[in-house]
Amino acid sequence: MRPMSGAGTSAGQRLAGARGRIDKRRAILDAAFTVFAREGYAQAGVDVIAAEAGVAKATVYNHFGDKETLLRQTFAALADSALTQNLAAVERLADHGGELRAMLEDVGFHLLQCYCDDRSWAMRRLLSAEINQFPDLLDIVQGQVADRVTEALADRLARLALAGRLRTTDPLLAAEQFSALLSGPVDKRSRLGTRHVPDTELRTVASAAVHTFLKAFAAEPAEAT
Amino acid sequence: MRPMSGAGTSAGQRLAGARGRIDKRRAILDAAFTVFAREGYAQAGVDVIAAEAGVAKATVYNHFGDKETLLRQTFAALADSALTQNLAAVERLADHGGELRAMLEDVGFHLLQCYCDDRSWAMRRLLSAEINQFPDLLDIVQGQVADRVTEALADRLARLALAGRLRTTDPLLAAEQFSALLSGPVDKRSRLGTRHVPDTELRTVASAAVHTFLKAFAAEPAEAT
Amino acid sequence: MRPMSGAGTSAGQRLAGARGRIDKRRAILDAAFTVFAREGYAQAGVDVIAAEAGVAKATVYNHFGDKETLLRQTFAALADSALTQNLAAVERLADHGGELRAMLEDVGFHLLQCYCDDRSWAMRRLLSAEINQFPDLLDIVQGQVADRVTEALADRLARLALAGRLRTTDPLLAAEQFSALLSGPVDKRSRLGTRHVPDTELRTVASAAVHTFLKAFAAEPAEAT
Amino acid sequence: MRPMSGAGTSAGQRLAGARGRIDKRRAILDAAFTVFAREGYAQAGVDVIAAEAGVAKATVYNHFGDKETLLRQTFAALADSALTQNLAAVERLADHGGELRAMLEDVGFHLLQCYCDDRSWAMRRLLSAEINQFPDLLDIVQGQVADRVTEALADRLARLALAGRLRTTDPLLAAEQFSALLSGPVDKRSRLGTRHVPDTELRTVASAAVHTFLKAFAAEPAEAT
DNA sequence: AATGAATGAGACTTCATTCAT
DNA sequence: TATGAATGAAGTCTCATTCAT
Repeated sequence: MRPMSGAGTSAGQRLAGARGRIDKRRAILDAAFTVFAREGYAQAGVDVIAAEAGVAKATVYNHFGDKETLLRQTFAALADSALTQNLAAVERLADHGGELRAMLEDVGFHLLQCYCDDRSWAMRRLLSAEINQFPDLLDIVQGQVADRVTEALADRLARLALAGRLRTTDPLLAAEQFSALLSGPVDKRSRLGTRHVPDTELRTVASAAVHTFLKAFAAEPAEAT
Repeated sequence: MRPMSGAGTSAGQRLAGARGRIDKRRAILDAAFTVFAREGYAQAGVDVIAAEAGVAKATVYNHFGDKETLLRQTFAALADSALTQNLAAVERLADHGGELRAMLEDVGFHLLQCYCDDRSWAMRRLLSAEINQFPDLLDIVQGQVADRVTEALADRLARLALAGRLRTTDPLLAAEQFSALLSGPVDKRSRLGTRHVPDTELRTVASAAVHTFLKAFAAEPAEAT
Repeated sequence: MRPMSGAGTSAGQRLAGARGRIDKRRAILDAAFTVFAREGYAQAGVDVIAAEAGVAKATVYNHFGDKETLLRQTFAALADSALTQNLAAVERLADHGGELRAMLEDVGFHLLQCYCDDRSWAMRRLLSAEINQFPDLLDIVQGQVADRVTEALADRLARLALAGRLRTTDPLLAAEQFSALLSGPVDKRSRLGTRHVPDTELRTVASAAVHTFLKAFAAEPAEAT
Repeated sequence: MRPMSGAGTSAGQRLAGARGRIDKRRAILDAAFTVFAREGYAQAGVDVIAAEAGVAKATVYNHFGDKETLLRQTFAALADSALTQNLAAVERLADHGGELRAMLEDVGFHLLQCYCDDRSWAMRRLLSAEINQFPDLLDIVQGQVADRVTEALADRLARLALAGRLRTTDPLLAAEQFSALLSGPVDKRSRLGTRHVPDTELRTVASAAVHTFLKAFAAEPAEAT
């Protein structure tokens, strides 16, 4: 999980001025997540984070003030990126006339990929771990990400229902149950994110989820078979 | 802090001589869970646990050797009690001729009660938090409890299928999806166990889960309405 | 300023029980004063104090909780011993018929010895240094020591006045001025306690002070010559 | 924070080009004294001083090199201003035929005002605090200020003695005792400069000091009454 | 068996100082 | 010249663990 992969860096190295600061900030955030995820908040040493980021310990404090703030900013950054990925997955669900089942399986698969991403698991574990000491983290994660994704999913399901391809009067419930049918079974298989679940297995789970989902919500029996 | 059931201790309880020792051990385990749950493993001080248990810090070490062992023993005791409660809930699912939907809703509701129990949430959060440092805890919780409960549920569903009341060829998948439809929606509602979910809400969730479940798995269309 | 000199220690070493704790407490207090006096409160490291006391750093915290408390307790202990010494000096001023001038010079000399004691200077410097951060220290030093000594001196002067050997209606003022005439001149000579003032010099100062004092307060011109 | 007098700067003030630089230097010195006086040398952060002066931390280092130098320069500037004020007070003691007692009380009062000035107390406290680490500060304060003031006072007393208005063969001793009778009693009353002593109280102290002083040193009994 | 006292290692955080712009 | 950013060293305090009683 080394920071600053890709193209942006080399350019930044040359524009030394303000870029250096930004780059260091990113490096620290990335390192912080790596270490928090690996060792837990309380156990994670700021020394270690600084070393992983390649800066001095005091630099971490110059940027973030204290360890708590660092944790919160780490979550904020994570939530940002997670939201983007999940919404992209949901947006695959558009009624462009294709086969409903295949489309749902595709969306389900991509949502599961988001869900099973290492960073995704790590974030959820960290959230679980620290929710007592930092209840506001839940608002970042659930309010800023999970709820919005569910809402977006409900929107798409509602449009499918309007188009007569699904039958439900409560698209939010449908979205929740769709999510549950996807994530529930992988929870056990992935051992809380400890074991990598291969894509083929994700497709199987998505397929089973869609199978059950369509039995319950398909507009026409033909599609539920 | 309810005492934990289990056969091994009752014998000890009767030996008056060892009584004090056993009591202290129990007190320490209870206190450990309370403090671990409240503050997290790394943050929890052995002083605090000892104080909560009403013993001296050194006594904790006399009994458990070190903090890691104390954590593991705490989990073992918890898992014991959780398994008992969950199995009791599953066993309500017996084909004594009653209405299928009502029976499933009853089981679902009681499973959700187990799932939403404060100690249950605390245990799962603690497990999430420490799975990197103590991977073996997962075996205790998932292997000794979750899997067994799912298996027991699958057993009961299989018997209902054999009796012609459900239609499925993969009772384990059905059990998993039933569980997912139950727990998924409450996950969001309970804010990772931070918010108490009232029984009426649990019944609503159970009912919605059973509704979808029966649409997918009911043997006769009549039962799925 | 090594702690625990003298006879009390060897006995304490053998009565291991509660004496060990007490001895360590004293050792820490002594070391704390040494280091505070040498380096100032803010600059003094608790490590250094612990090392000087021959205990582990954590032991200092076990006994005193934090550095502030350690400072206050140090002052309290110092004030105690300073009070005792000063009162002993004042008590030399008793009307047992001896020559008045000689007696006053004797008291003045012994008061100056207290005043010029290394620890005495160090305490006053430390007090000056920290009065902004710890205003309550002044109450310990001034209220518990200085004021009481002045009062005791005023008492003795009052008795001399009653006996017709001094002439004053305000013994407290007389006491204050007597003290001022003693300490004022040595202040400059001792360079804030940095330079040792030899006893002969103290006697000279005391003599000059008494000379002026008697000119102002002697009952009979004969005694003021 | 009153500006400090002194000849060296006025030249710089007129060179418009260097004006900003000089102003900043002055601002830093003023800020340094404020902060040193409030928090003590060790505790005072260079950040805080810089902020109080309205400059960047590095600017402080550009001007003064390091914190020690800053402290010394601060003392030098202070001593300058203190010397001026004290000498002005002493110069009020001139034999222009007025009543001796009134004149001494006037001088005593003005000396006490210097002595009780906030900055004066702060400087003495700071000196006490740091004399171990910076023994040379004493030379600045005692050598450059206190001794000179005492000498000047001794000079004036000597002239009064020559004029037959006082009786003493050791004017330096008389000056010291005069100072002692003034400052001694206010020391206690001002709580090391922590409490403001009102002018009326200063006049009372001056009056009592002069009363005693004249009893001891008045040339004619008439003036000592 | 239970405890009070002691400790060494390590945690977070601050701060005087320097460097490049 | 003035500054924002970075840092190494150090400081206060905590904690899991051990030892003697």
